[in-house]
Amino acid sequence: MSQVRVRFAPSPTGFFHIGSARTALFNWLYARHTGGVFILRIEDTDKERNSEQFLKVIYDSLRWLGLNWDEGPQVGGAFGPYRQSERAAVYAEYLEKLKAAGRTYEKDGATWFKLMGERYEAYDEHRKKTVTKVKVAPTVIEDRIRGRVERVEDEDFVIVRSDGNPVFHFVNVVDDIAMRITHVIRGEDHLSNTSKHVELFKAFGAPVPAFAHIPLILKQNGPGKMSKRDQGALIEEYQKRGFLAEALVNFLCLLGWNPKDDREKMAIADVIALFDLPGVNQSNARFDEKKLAHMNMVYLLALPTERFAALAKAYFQTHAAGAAVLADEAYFREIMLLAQPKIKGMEELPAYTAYFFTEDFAIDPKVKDKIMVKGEPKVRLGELIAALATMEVSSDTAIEEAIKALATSRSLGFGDYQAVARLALSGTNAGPSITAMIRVLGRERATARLAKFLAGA
RNA sequence: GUCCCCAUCGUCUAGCCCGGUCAGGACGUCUCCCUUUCACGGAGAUAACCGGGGUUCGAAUCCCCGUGGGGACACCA
Repeated sequence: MSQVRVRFAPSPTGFFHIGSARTALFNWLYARHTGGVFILRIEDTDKERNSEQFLKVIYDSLRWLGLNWDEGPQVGGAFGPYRQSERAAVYAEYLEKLKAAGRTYEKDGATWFKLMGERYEAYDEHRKKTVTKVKVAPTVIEDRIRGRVERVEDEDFVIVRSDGNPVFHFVNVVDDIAMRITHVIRGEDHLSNTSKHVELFKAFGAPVPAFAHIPLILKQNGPGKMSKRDQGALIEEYQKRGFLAEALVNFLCLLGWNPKDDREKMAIADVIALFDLPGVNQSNARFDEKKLAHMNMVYLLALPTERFAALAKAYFQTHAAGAAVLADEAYFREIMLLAQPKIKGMEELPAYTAYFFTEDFAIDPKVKDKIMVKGEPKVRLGELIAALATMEVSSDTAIEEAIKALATSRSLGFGDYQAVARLALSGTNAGPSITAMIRVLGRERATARLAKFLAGA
């Protein structure tokens, strides 16, 4: 069989959303699995609604996700141009073929595609008007995911608007023919358009590609499919929020497809090896941000520390707080290493590490109330300050030994110092070990924080 | 309204095609363990075959009908 050629054909009329990303991903996976060609085609025939800004978002998002295209804008290819707005000549040529075959007619200034069959009038309940229908045999769609689907396509439809611009159904099919597309993998919302498309392929005398309609992603709360306005719908959003692209891609792979065993975290190469169209689910899937967050954490934990530090740096740079935090690179790196095993996502980073970068951090009043009533926290603090003056602070173990020795000398445990020291050092009750905090903060700053807290308590 | 698609824990899903499993995994939630806080991790608990009819010795699995969910019905894509 000849080489597989698939295309992702977004239209730049809004931000790039998660359903589109998954459609792109499944096309890409299928191309990579079969050694085929993944084509990016921009469907920008609606001049009113398209924008260059959205086009850039599509390119950026695909690149971020790692979905490189073999043919398309910016990379070229033998079947270009790949933006429909630049393909007017191709459409004119194909329109002539259809006209020559007697499959078109003009009405109200527009060009219509003519179905073959006996015509009759019928009242349409939905559109509240009488329409002309055609007696036709059902169109058969052989879908690689759903099997055989039959649908009656019994009304002529517009292929070129009265303003001269060709419409989606027409250009979509023409380009699929011209670009030698072998498999059309797209959302299920297109399934009922497919009968129109099949009739067009047949009218052109062109081979009908294989279709594969993938299920839709439903919004996590409330009815309906996920739309661009829904929370968590935009790819760009995840990028901004510091999600790992690998994690998002892995999550998306599992929304509607699975390896048939218990694996969830999978290298993309393994997904490529296993991915196939019949393995795609037929039912819609509800988007679950908690599962995505978990996947992101799993990837974050597995990240080499240097890569994590680099990503953390990039995150701070794009989120205002930047300059002050990044002033001392080595210091910043130390803190990121402490934070990596503790956080679920990059978004938690600024709040989680804030007290390392300022002496002006807030003391959580609730935590304070809890800690200051147990034992003799002030006495413990005084002892710790004294011990800090002479203890070795170059390593976590040295600090731990010193505090343990102090505790033993008072017949106490490490824990008797831990909570109050943490509160004084960070203002909270959650975070890295206090030994690491003291080491990174250094003797002077640690001592100063303990003393300041003691004075205020 | 018409047409099309779909239906297993709250969610993502395995199992269905080729009927016989305590209906498996993961997220979430809860409990316990680990522990120097918080996380991570470990152990456990929770929870599902939409309903009704068939077919069959036997149905989550095959068939039909309901119901429910989703999608499409533009000179948008």
